[in-house]
Amino acid sequence: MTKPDPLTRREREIMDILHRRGRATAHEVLEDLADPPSYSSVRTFLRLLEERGHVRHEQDGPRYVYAPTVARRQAQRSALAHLVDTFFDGSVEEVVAALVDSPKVKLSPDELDRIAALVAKAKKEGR
Amino acid sequence: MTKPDPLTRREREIMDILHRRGRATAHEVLEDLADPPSYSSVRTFLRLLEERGHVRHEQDGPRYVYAPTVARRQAQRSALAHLVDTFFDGSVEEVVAALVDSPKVKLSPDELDRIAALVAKAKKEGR
DNA sequence: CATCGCGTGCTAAAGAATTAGCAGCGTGCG
DNA sequence: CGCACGCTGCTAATTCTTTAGCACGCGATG
Repeated sequence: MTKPDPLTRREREIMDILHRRGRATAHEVLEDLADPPSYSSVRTFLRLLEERGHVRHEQDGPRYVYAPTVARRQAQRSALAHLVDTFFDGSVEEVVAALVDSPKVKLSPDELDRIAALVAKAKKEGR
Repeated sequence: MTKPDPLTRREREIMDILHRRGRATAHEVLEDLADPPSYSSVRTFLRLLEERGHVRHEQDGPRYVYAPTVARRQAQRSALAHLVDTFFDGSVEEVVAALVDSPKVKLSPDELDRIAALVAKAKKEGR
């Protein structure tokens, strides 16, 4: 296990953007920031995040493209674990309940079918 | 809509604790903090969080008991919305998939049944 | 080939977060 | 009573974030 190395406010914002987009240039990150600082500042953050291992870059022609170092699956899992623990008292069932009757998200019958299939599969596999 | 009023690192930690516990005294918050500062600091945070409307307190005998101002349901929903958007590209289906085959969480057949029932109900209700 | 545009790293100033200390107030108890 | 204890609010110092500026390099273009 690595140490927590907690993220600051801006760092979290930037990491969220990178998770959302998968990969992004400094310019793209800047675009997505709600309350944007200078381009220069964004670059500084990306550099520092990289130094601390949260992010890596690839060179794409003349510029850097940044991406989270943590694999998407893993990031999803730990975010989910934290959410379940913090807001749902550890109950996966309640999370599904909240997802399924959230007024924000509309689920198509198709999607509900696919979700039902996932659950059925999980049961079959004895998890 | 109110403005975001973003939380700092410590503030978020403390809010998470309050969400987890529902309600807590300054001492209890202190206990749960990973890298605890002084008791005095925790009280300061709680006071400031209250001033900004994130938290309210009740007097319980000689001491204050703090709780999030936002209703649990609402907190759950906005946390979920953020998670779905940030890590799952808006796909509820993928969230359920991740929940259901997470290696961390073991789901009993009973729980899976109840989850299946929730999904079925949602479909029936045409959401 | 000079100059301009656009990228990078680094650094230091400004500002915000974080911390702990101090003073006051009420309650219980010897 | 008067002292000790445990709580509160407030304040000021320190530390960490956050910001933008500056210097340099490379490649395209007139």
